Amino acid sequence: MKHERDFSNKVFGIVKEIPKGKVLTYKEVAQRAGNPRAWRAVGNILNKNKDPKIPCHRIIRSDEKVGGYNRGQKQKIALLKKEGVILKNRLN
DNA sequence: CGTATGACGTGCA
DNA sequence: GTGCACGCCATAC
Repeated sequence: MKHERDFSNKVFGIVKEIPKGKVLTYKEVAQRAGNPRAWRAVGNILNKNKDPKIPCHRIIRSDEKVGGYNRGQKQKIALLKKEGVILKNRLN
């Protein structure tokens, strides 16, 4: 079989399935991807693979912090805020 | 192939 | 409650 990069591939699929108004933590995504210890890689993959088809802005930290975003943390906060997601970094 | 990085997490002071 | 340091995995160079 080819090197399908199961991890990144799975991560993208999971993130794409995230419904509006719902957010997952990096750790949650990593666990669903099959590697609960790879939350580090999750952020890394999304960072280098900024795909507009992927609502990566719905991925937040376990501390309920907004985390980061390729287009700017501010943009990420705005999107989540519009979806009704509470962020610890920013009060709604 | 080996080293360094990074959108993190948890522990401890 | 806040801040600092270490550990962790996958990817990029």
